[in-house]
Amino acid sequence: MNVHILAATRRRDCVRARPQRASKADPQTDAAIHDAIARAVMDGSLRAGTKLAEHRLAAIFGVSRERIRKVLHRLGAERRIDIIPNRGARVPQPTVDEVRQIYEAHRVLEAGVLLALADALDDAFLARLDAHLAEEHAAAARGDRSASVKLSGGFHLLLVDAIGNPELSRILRDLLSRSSVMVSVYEPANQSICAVDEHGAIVEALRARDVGRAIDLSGHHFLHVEQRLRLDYAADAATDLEAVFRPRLAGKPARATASKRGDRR
Amino acid sequence: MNVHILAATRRRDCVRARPQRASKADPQTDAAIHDAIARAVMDGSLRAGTKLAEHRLAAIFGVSRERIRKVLHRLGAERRIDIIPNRGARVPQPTVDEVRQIYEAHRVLEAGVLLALADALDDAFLARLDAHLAEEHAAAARGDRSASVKLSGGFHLLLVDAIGNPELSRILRDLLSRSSVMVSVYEPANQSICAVDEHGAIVEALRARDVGRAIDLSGHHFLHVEQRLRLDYAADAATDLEAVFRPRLAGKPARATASKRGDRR
DNA sequence: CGCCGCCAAAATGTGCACATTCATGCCAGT
DNA sequence: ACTGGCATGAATGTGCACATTTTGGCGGCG
Repeated sequence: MNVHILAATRRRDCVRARPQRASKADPQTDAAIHDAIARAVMDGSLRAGTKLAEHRLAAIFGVSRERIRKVLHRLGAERRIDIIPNRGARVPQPTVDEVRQIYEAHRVLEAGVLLALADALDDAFLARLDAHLAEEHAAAARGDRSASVKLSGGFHLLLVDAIGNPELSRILRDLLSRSSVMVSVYEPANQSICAVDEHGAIVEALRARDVGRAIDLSGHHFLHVEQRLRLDYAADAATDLEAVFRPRLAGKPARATASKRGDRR
Repeated sequence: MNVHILAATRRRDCVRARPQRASKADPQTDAAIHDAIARAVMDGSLRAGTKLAEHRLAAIFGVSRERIRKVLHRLGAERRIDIIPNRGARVPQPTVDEVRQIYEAHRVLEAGVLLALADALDDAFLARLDAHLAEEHAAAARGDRSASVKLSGGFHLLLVDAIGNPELSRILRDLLSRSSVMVSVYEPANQSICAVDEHGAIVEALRARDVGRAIDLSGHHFLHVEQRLRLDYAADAATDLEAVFRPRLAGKPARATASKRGDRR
């Protein structure tokens, strides 16, 4: 376990930390640190399960430990990292089931959004959707996975933003940002997270003012993602076996093999 | 302004603080303090705009200031109180528009919930809804407003919990708890926040497996609430005028009269 | 007479040092 | 040789003291 933690930590140091920038006397505002860590967690630069030690981060960012502490606790309150009392913070290691719940939640709520969207539909908005689809296509065409993931999320944000309710936008934005974490864990690298065509079909349904179909399509869209997650999980179970038994060798024996990730919170 | 704050603060002291309990050597766990403040904010014991001074709360709860500080920042992250850097924490003073947004969000999202609920509908669940309606009726009959508000929120929680997605439940629970704050500010005391009959109509639609009607009813239900809020606002505008000009007398001139509450965040 | 700028008090923010808790490795006992 | 308890060390949690910012009041100046 020692080895595992050290390896992961060292990886973090070189992937995200940019210590030289941090050690410049730049005061590094709270928000900047918050965003840096949140982004690193979300885009997968930090491996799931990585420990986020306070003094180490403090050294990396060149600020006091209390500062990091505050940020870490805030991230914990936002459910972006896991904090265990007296045991510190870790990059969350979502269960397949948790991931599924996030996607299901998104699916359920987006149905409501689409229903409400019926009133806000106008040509200008449809044109914006078309433009977005074009961008998605372009990114997919040149194989830019990072852009694809981002744009793919942006599509759903575009939908909810059209309602013009900041509160609503914030809720779905949170949901989306949390599901982004999981993409990096469970999604195979060669698949785009949302099929562009499925987005296109939703737009067509909206253009035809057929909200019912749009909802159906959106639902199936999310179900596809969920389903693919489960398949992927089964596919690389062999690889995962190693992760299953690693904790048992070093730490206290895990409570049960089957619940290896289920008893975190 | 001084007078206003002092009055509000004094009121807080006697309404919620229970200083004698706090000064008992009871260590008062973080969660307990968090809940105490959150509840006080939510149920209206604390007047909107009341300042939550750290050292004062520390004295009241009999803990160190840092403890309060942590809790306050957490409450701020949860959007349950407003925190302005270097200016401390205050009980939020929601704009009518913000309240409307919360209700609109709830309305939009609950439509999705009802759609998803179609799959989870069984007789046991309908029976539970009936039982809940009976409770609501009972509370309304004996004029127990506090119980009514609580049960009324519980109805919507019952709906979302039926889907069995904890993540979804958490999101709507948050939304509901935030709208509870506003009830105390804008709702007249003699009206129940959710008409029991409207809840009953939704249940009937569900029983008939007519999800479309249930969504319609739910939508109108929330629209009623929103509408009533606006009427109430217009009704006591005279009282509010005083609040409009008070900040200008004491503090820096407000940026604009119309945005008196809109520029808080 | 009114306005601008300064001063002091109070409240928040921050860093430091100490207390507490948890994990790991060692040693003794069976 | 293995299990159990114990000690040590590292990491987190907490309180205290100081720095910074804001606010309300006051005096001088235009």
